[in-house]
Amino acid sequence: MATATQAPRHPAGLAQKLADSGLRSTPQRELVYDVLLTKRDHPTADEVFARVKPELPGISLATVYNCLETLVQCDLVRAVNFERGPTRYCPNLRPHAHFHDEVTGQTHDVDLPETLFAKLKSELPPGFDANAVEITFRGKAQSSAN
Amino acid sequence: MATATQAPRHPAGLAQKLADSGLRSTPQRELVYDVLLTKRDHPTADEVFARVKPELPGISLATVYNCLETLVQCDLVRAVNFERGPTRYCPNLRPHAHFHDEVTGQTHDVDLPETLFAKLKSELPPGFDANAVEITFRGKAQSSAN
DNA sequence: CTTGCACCTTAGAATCATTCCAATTTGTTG
DNA sequence: CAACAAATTGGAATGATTCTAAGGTGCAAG
Ligand SMILES: [Mn+2]
Ligand SMILES: [Mn+2]
Ligand SMILES: [Zn+2]
Ligand SMILES: [Zn+2]
Repeated sequence: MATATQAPRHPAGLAQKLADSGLRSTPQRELVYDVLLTKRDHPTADEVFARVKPELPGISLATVYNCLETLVQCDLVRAVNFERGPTRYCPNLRPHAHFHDEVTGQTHDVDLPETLFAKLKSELPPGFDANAVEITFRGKAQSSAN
Repeated sequence: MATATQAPRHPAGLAQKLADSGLRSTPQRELVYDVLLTKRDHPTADEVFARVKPELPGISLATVYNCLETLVQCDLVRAVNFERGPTRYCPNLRPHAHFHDEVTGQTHDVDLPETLFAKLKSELPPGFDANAVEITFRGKAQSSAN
């Protein structure tokens, strides 16, 4: 056995998806994506920057914004915006809702049955054709996990 | 018959709700609220400012922000935030969802059965207690109304 | 009535997140 | 290697919102 540098958490999907869009896989893009997969707490660009900096001290905030934008473009990550304030990033691609804990400020993923999303779309009045639905809950969560 | 100045669209609810919070009813607050009720297209603070200026030339943008904040505090208006960008304001207090037309950029209110909101909350895993749910659709709407 | 205040409004400065720019750096191709 | 395109970088520029300090306003005592 040889090359076992650090084990990337992204099974090559990244390089592939990037290539599909005619983009290159770079250390910055890999690290940013890796950071999102490692701690899925919906960090802001600044937070991603802070987590990435130690690994790649030369990286700039502008690049973090660029990488995040690229990942969103490639459908590897979703940008999340409830309540004015910095955009947050989510690598969970399953259809899911977000629960915003008003006490801790934390954002949790909540899986919902796909049928519910379908049901919601079916409730739209005629003439409205939705290709996406976003659901955000606000409230308090029992301090069980995360 | 006498006083028929311009017919306020807000049946006194405003002055009352403000008073309930120990706040005063002012020309600025009344106008801002009136503007929101008159054209319910989810305007931004800047847009509200533009609509209010002709009626009250001396009003400042800061005051518009202040008034909007006050109305939100009093539960007379809701602040809406999908997609990073200026906050929008909605005077529709019924539980409803928002449909964001990706072509025109317009935001439409979509009434949904209250039972659906309940159903959504009931789908939350144990430990999560939501006091609000926000639903946003994205897609294309037939250019029928608005 | 006057004064005392608490509440409000206002203009402009300050913040904060994000975008833009121009100058390198890197990677790939011929 | 040379040429060129793609990517990164630091700093300037933007845009929305918030903050500050300095007046107004209107009612409650005296
Ligand atoms: Mn951010
Ligand atoms: Mn605004
Ligand atoms: Zn998520
Ligand atoms: Zn609305």
